[in-house]
Amino acid sequence: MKLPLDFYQRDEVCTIARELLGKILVTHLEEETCKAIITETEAYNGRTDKACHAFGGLRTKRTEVMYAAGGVAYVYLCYGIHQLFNVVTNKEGFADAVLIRACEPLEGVQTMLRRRGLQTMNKRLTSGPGSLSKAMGISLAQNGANLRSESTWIEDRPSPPKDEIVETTRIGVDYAGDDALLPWRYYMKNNIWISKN
DNA sequence: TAGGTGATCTTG
DNA sequence: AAGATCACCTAT
Repeated sequence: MKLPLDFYQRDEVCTIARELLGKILVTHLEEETCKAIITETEAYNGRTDKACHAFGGLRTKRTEVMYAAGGVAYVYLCYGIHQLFNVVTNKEGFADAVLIRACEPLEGVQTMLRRRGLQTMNKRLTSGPGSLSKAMGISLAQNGANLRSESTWIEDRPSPPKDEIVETTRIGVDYAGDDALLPWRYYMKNNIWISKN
C-alpha cells in the first residue's frame, strides 16, 4: 500500500523521519522499476532549524516546494553534482522535509548498477543521498512530484522498533550552529546500507 | 584529504 | 553582477 497523505501531513517531522525507516521507496522511471528499503533519514524543520533551507520562513524559488502540503518530493542540486531527494511533510505552509540518505536495494539492481556506472553490487550503490538518487533515477525533474503518483512512491511497511534505530547528529550541517547538535539523523542499527557510521 | 561542479542566495 | 556557499562523492 502506498503511504497515505495523512502519514506525510503530520506536524512531527522527526517522528516521520524515524517511521520512514524500513519502508520501501519505489520508482518507476525510464521504463524501469526499482525498489529499496529506506535505511537512513534526516529531519529538517522549516520554522526552528537553522540547518533547513527554509529556516525562518525563507521563501525562494528553490524552497517554495517545501511549503506545499506533505506528500511531494523536494529535489535539489548539491555541490553542483548531486541531486538530493527529500520528502516534504506537514501541512501546506509548513516547510518541513525528510532527507533520504541511504537505502538497501531490493529490486532493479541491474538498472541501479547501470545508472551508477558500477560493475558489482556493494554498499556504495545506494548509501549516501547523491548515490541513492542516481541509482533510483531520481533527478531535479522529480522536484514537486506527488509521492502517490505512478512514477515515485513509498510503500508502507512496519518501522523498526526503537532499540533498532540509531539517533545521532546530521551530516554536513556545521554551519547551523547549535542546531548542528540536534539528534535528527536516524538509521537502522546493524544495517550495512548506511552512508557513514 | 582534496578537488570537482553549478545553482542559489547574498552583498554591494 | 559577482562571489561565497553548499544536507556530497570519488580517487589518490
